[in-house]
Amino acid sequence: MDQPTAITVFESLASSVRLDVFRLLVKQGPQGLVAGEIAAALDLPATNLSFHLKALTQSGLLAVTQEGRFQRYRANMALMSDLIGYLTDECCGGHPEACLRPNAIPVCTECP
Amino acid sequence: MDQPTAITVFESLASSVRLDVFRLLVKQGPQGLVAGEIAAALDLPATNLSFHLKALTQSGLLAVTQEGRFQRYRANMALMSDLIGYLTDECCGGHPEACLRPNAIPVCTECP
DNA sequence: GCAATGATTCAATAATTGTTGAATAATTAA
DNA sequence: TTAATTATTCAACAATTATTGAATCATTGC
Repeated sequence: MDQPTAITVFESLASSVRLDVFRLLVKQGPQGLVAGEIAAALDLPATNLSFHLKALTQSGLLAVTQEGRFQRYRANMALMSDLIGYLTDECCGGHPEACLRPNAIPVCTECP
Repeated sequence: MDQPTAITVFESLASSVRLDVFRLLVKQGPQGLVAGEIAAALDLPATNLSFHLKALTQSGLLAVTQEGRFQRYRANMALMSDLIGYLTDECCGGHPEACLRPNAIPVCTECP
């Protein structure tokens, strides 16, 4: 993870619409949702949702695949994991061993 | 962690200056740094750094204490941990047990 | 082929954010 | 108390971001 990537990811998450979308897709797991389902779940105009889906996809937080005339979106858990690693890099003066176990945070590896 | 808090934290991290400051303080550990040391380390004008320190402090990502005429800043690792929990909430359709171990991410608990 | 559906792009506008130098406030040292 | 040091606030400007309706593109069903 490099700095520009981390910044675009944080920008992606710094909007209530995008944060709601991302968390909805995290909850949804590998199955994801098509754009219309997201719009219905969050009660958003298609045009505005599309704007935010584009930002999330360009940052890499969402992956999109076409299914006929539908677009299916999935959360990229691996990128989220990398991002957390970037934040905690060299935590506590380069001695992360000292603080590994107690609050370990689960991140799903099965999600695409 | 509620949504408005999460958004201000992500906004805090979505700037190259603030991200550099936060990561510098994560590396520094519980000792932290005073404002002038941060300015020197990152080669920033005091006025601009002050602007960003204020944003980071208001979001809760940094804690500040006065030491004479110095202001000492420290990273709030607990808030970072909460934030990650908020993102991964109900991961994979409410079955996080399925994906707990392999990629557990260390987060320091000794940092203030 | 033609109409309907799902989704994105475009243009216009409103609102927010980042940077800088000058001024100010607070603390320490002489 | 005066001067120096540390840091913040202020005002001005530049740049970026979010939202909306209308228009467009792609796919499916008749």
